[in-house]
Amino acid sequence: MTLREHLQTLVLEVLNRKYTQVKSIRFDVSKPREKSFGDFATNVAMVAAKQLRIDPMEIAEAIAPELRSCDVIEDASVARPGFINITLTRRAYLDKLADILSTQDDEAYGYADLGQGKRVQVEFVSANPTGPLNVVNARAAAVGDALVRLLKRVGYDAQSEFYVNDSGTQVELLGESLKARFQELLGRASEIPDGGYPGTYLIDIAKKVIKLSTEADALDSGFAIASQGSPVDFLKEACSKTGQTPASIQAFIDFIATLDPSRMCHAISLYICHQTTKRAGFNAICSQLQDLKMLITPQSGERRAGGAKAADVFLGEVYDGWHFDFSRFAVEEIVEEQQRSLQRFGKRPEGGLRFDCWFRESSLTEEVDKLAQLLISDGRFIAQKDGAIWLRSTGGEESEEWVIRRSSGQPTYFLSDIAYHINKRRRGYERVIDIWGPDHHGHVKRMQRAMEIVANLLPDLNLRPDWLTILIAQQVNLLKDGKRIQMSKRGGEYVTLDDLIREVGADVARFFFLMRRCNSHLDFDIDLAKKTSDENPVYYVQYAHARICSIIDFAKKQGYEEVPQKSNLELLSADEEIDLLKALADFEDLVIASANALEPHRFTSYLIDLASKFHRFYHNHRVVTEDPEITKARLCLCLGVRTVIRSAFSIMGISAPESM
RNA sequence: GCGCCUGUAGCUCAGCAGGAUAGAGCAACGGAUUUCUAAUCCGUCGGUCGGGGGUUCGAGUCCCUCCAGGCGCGCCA
Repeated sequence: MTLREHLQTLVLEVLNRKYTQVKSIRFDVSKPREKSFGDFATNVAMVAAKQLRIDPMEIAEAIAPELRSCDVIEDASVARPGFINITLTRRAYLDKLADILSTQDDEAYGYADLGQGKRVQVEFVSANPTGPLNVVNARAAAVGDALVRLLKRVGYDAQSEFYVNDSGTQVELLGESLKARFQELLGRASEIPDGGYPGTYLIDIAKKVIKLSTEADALDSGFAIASQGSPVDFLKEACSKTGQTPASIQAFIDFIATLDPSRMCHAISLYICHQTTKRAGFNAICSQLQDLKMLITPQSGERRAGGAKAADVFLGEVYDGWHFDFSRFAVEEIVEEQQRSLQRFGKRPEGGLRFDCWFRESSLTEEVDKLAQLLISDGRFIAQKDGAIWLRSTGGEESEEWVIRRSSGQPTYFLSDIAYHINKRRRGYERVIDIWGPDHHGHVKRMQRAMEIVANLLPDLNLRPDWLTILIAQQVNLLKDGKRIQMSKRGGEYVTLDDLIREVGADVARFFFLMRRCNSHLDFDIDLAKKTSDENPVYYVQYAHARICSIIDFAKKQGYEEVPQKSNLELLSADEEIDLLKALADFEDLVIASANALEPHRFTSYLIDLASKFHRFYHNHRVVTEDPEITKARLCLCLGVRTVIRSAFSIMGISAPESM
């Protein structure tokens, strides 16, 4: 139990004892701004005064003496207009330190069972698979990852998810753009389509396609020689070497068998080529055979042109209907690149920021159709107009409508987003938190409305009104030399997550993103972030940690144990020591409060404050002294600070270096 | 025009389901270390919490209104 919770129960007990008529009551036990008022203050008397119709001062005067007799409380005094100020005994804080020291795993300290194992999902970043991650994505990544870690810390079964918008117009345009880059590399005339993606990163991906086609040509001829008989037999034989033939491969073999023999080699070699660039070994190839259907779209009746190059096949110029799926290839490449970037953005020893699930929009098509049919047959929440289908909100005088199916019959993004959230619920999440970018903030309301409608439409989902929480990760302005860096997605020029990590490092970037509430606009001063000086709060905190490690090292060399046994903590009595003890005791409350508010940014100011208190302590007192008892006690204090810093950093996904 | 976010010290921001005399960091100026990490510490300067009204014992915090800045408003995603 945290100190605050403990006091809360004590106060409530006393109140109920003194005033039995008090029913349920919500009061605060908080830290007063003014230090001289004491450690905690409660407004219980003023809140109860309303219910009881008694002067709050009178209530406070009645409660205070009772509180004074509790063993953790040193003093409880009354102040106008009815506050009770509480000072705790030093013992209470020393016990808390002992508590901290007894935790086995520093990175797990501060655990609270708020969530009771409830399944919660945090979906964040969810950048379109059309280019590298940018700085807003980076911000969402920092906040979302911290949120997941925080929720786990308070007992939720929290999962992270990245939604990949891998269908629709933009993905087609992406494919067109890649195709244009490919043609460009072949030395042919080409043009990036309107609304396409002119970023240079597609050139690199196009080079991979070139490589694929070159390898396919090589394989193709070799393959044709190796399989004097039927390529299908060859494939079967190859598969049999792996032991068994899974259904997906059987399906593929069946599919290949339907092709004109002249196309088989081509198809298989293109496929193998594609797979080997992605994964090593034949087993992996076999397990992924099904993908070929998406890579190469067959149509019957054509004959292979003599001496056709794979590049021509890719472009659909040889067999009508056969072509390389530029869209899908681009999406997969970009998604992998995004995964690599995120990995670099993670905490070093843990091997990066990994999402528990990468969910593809394209996997939802059936559910989207079903949802549309259900809405239509139900009829209560839709309107048909101009040949399109609109979702209509039930709320109030102002009815709102949003298109969910275009007159072309195509579902809109909104509809699949609704289906997506239904899918999340069906996967058993009891709560879902979405972190969206600034460009989506206009859609928060309609999504919430849609959820109300879904709750009505599908009562079996048992959707509670607060099931979905949407947070907005606001815009990020990058500053360099005091000036704003202009970013243009249209021109394909913008600062990426990778740039950011390269410039300032993952720890610094994360800390800066977590310094502010996620819904406030953020000025990111790159020059400041790069400075390895006292202007940079990240190093300030990390330095405190490194200092402690260094002290402990030194103490060990003097013959002290890492965790001193039988130390007399009572010796900690200097102002700086007491300040530190109190700050340490706040941590558990901070974890709970920031988890409840979904505000991981609170840790940054706490850490800066804790580090500051530690540095002051360090400056005024030696830890390792001639007196072994004082030394042991102070070592314990240092260890407590180290544990809390490590714990906080682990929630933030920032590393705690042992030396700097 | 409609909607969302933001407005707190010269700058960047905290201010934790309204609580007491509004806090940090940076910048500016002045000091401290024969010591376990000077990436440190101490001090000074700095505020009509965008303006106005309301709710109440009490408002930076809640409500209304106005002003300023940013963003979003397609049968795009």
